[in-house]
Amino acid sequence: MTEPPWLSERELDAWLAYLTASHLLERRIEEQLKADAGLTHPQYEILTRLSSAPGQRMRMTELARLVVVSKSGLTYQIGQLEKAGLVERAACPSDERGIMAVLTGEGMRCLERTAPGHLAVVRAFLIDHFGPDELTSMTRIMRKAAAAMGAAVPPPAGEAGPHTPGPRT
Amino acid sequence: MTEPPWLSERELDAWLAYLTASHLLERRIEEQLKADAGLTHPQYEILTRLSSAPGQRMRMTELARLVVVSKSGLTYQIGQLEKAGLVERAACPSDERGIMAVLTGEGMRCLERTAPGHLAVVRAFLIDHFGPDELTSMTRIMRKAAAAMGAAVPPPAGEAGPHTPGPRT
DNA sequence: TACGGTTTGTTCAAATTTGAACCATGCGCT
DNA sequence: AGCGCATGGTTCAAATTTGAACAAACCGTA
Repeated sequence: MTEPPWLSERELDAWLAYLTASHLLERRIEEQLKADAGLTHPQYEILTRLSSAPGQRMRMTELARLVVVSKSGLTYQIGQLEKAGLVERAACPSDERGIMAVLTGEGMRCLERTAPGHLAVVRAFLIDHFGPDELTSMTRIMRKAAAAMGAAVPPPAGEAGPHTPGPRT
Repeated sequence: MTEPPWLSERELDAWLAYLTASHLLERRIEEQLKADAGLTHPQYEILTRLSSAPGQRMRMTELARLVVVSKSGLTYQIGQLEKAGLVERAACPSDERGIMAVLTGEGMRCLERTAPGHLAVVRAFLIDHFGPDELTSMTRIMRKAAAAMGAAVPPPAGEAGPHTPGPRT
């Protein structure tokens, strides 16, 4: 850390631009999801994470880590999604304490119906502003940043490392 | 829009990396501010915006736009900050309806005391992962994105365009 | 097998956020 | 001046989020 603890003007500009854009994007996303599917963004994130998990199911704690939400927060949202019929709770075979959150058929259909509109927003307001190289840079940078903050983010593709027990296979 | 409405795998990777990193960063920031200053991130943002406004004061609505928070949300937070003695409300000279949120001396000192720790987090977990060119790209991209979403973001320096009626004069 | 330390998920209270409803004031036009 | 509509802030109820406290189940070791 030879850098000063504060930020240069260029860095501050970058940070402020990021901050504003991310807030605005979150708003747009929230608005679109609410209008088109009656979902909140956290709920949508839960559904997508489940949809790409083996068996469309995942342990509560692991899911909370992926979505970056508190345990109690996830308990609440899974309750909501259960009421909506998009998710079910199932016992965990290997661990008596564990609960699996399982995406229902209806949940999957809801996701298929909702994803295009959602991704269109993400594309229009964020992704389309990146050139190809910039997109690559950003992916790499954000992965590094996430890793530095202790994310459960599997590396790009092939790689050794401590590697998570991940749902490979 | 010749692009498909959905995202390619590369784009999706970028989006997921961004999403995870931004969530984690928000967490870290919230944690640091709470521990070191008893502030939430929105509160800190309000203080900084006020500190760099002429007269350390700003109209409620304008402030809400900058911080990207609802009007009622701002009313609430200004109330909290007022209780803490960091902000005061003052009448608006030019508009009888208007309220100016004003940063107090104590508020300014709180900010000076808190900023280094906060910016250190921003630097360590986000900014330091960018190279110089990448930082520039990101600033440009995020400004474009924010503008596309209707931000109150003044362009880099001199520039014409439709230009906001801004608080000039 | 019994014991201590972990991990899991839920419950609970408290804080925060949002949008709708609501007055009060400003502003353009007649 | 008088009207009609847009703006500025607050109030209110409802939804969401978090951390702390808890009970149950796991695990390694004696």
